[in-house]
Amino acid sequence: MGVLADTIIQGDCIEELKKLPAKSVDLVFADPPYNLQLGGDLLRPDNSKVDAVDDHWDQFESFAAYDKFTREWLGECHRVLKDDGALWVIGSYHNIFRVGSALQDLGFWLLNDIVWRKTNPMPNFKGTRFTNAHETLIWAAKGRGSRRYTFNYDAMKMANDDVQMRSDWTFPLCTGEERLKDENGAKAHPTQKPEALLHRVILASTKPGDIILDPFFGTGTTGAAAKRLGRRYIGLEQDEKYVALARERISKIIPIAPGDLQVTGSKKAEPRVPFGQVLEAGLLSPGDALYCPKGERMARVRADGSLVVGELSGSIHKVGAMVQSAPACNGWTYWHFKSDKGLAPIDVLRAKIRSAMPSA
Amino acid sequence: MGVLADTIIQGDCIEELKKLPAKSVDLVFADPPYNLQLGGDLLRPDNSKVDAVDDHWDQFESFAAYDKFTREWLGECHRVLKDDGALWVIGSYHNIFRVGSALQDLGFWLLNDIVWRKTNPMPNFKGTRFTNAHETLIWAAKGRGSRRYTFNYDAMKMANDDVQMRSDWTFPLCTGEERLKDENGAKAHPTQKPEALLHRVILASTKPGDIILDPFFGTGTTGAAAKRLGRRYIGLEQDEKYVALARERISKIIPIAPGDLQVTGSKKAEPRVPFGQVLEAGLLSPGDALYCPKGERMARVRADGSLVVGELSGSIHKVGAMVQSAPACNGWTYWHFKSDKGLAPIDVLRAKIRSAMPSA
DNA sequence: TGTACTAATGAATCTGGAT
DNA sequence: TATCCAGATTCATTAGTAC
Repeated sequence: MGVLADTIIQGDCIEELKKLPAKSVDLVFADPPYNLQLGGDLLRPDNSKVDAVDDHWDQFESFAAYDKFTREWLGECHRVLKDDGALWVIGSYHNIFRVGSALQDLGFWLLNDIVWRKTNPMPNFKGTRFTNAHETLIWAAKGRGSRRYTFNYDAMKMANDDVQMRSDWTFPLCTGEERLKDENGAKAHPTQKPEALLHRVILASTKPGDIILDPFFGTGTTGAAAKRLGRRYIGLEQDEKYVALARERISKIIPIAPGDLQVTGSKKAEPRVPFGQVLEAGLLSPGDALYCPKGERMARVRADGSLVVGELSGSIHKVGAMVQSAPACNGWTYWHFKSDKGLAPIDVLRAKIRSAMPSA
Repeated sequence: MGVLADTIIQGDCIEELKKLPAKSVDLVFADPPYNLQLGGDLLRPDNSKVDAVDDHWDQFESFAAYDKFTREWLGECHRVLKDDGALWVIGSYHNIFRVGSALQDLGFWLLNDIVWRKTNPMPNFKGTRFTNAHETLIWAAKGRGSRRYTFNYDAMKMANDDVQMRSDWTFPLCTGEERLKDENGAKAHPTQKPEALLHRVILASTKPGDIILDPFFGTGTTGAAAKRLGRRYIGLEQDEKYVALARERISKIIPIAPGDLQVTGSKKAEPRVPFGQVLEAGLLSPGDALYCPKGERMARVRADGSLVVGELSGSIHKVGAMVQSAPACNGWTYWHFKSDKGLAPIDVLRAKIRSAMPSA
């Protein structure tokens, strides 16, 4: 094989990459610095301070400096990959466009971009943008000609209730028990990824026994998932504290018996449909009238999905409660629209939208 | 205004962009071609075919050509945008990384990347990759300093059942009735976007009357949504067949009545009421006592609208922050007065004054 | 032992108008 | 352009504490 596996190498990512033999690893998974360009402190509405990622390793002088760094480590990864190997990188809008362009320029062949939808992202506290609720992964083969990359299509389909796995994946953040803590009980690493994410990546794109290289190993999520799934790993990490934490963490992992690589089925909840989507879908229009069940009260719909009754305005639920002087109200069943057959609850419009939604 | 609106200009995108005056449009929405390495043939942006597609140099050359094209039209959009303007681009993994990098290099300031999750994507027929079930939009302000881009935060929150709108949006593809057909009943345009997507983009990031420029107008989805929502549009399109289709399509759109265009406004936009005005209106008197939410702390009101607590004095906000040792405080919600029904925030007094004000 | 409430927190490019 | 300051702003989840 020529390359030692199941090891963590402490040192500079690019220097250590250069020491690895060419065409020796099956998969690269990389979680590089995102080059966040943060302003000052950020306070929550309760005045508590957000614990920002302000580590020195995330600071770059310019896009040019970040690009140079990116092309260096990606270039070495290209060299180190077997011809039928592949690579994953995760990032956010701050860096993923630089990374994606670099991959294309270096001859990698993009297979998919994957969206990790976070179930519990941090909100946008100041109300200035959309909640940044996802990160992006890029999956790329070594080159255009390399059609022989590994993709366990059936395992993915099986894991997704027998329909093809899509390019949007939904996982919670890494919190609670899973999140490694330091001696003070604070998070040990600022950007630890959930093992479930790595589980899916590895299950999708490697075979048992494959060698997975992670050049930004951190506290070793890639190694933990690899060992659990019967794959081998090589981790590069600069910070000796993280190396020690990763070693201890991975030592406790008990690999799954080869026959037991079972995947938890995804629970289907009824997808939430905001009322605004009924307007966006054109099932109602701004200015349309809605009525209470008996038809005597009327409200008018606005373009953002709010209702107006006289001086009152707000969500379908809030306005429904107010006109009845009730503490609460289910607007979906209270408000009715005029159809051919008389008044019908707007809930039937929601049902229409749901019937067109993906099962995942 | 200096720029003609509600028009479609037939011609080359970049040439026609150059004719538009600087700082004249509020928003750009662009759906540029991503005919990059699709299928067997590799096409340059000018539709000339790249010969030796396996040749790495040619591959690079095609990226370079695409980048050049991208930077040209984006550069012109930057010039044409008002300083408080913003831009949206939609793309897939084939081109979005090139576009995102170009935006950053040209000085645009990225605000969000948005994922359009398709409810009904085309499956991956060969089972070789994940179902490509999303496209990516980038939302960017003209520059880092330009904080005054339009974001109708409250309207978005309202449209999403009173929780912040996230960066992942779910819409079906444009099919059925909405999809324009040619004389043979085939789809008239290969990549027609759903109007619901444009509805959300426009509602989120423009005001009524704003001018929206779409340099790749196609069959005019941007114009249709803009007209419906009481915004103005400028469309650039090379293909006269598309121009004709778009004109006919948009002519049939009935704009929403201006009164129905109003959406939930932000509190920031409400008229400022100095606390002293509450005293001038006689709703409180000098010497009255105000209390913190739980009632244990007390402050006294002075005739000029300042508060006094022991040795401390200052504005309602400053004193509120000081007594809590907090970095900041909204005095309107922190301080309470004694009413018949117990403690009530002084914000209700502000509301009384606002409701008596002329509706501007 | 359960239930109810409070506190903490996560890769975040996070205010804006007047002077 | 820099400074000042009014005042607007959060969702899902876990862990801990009180009753």
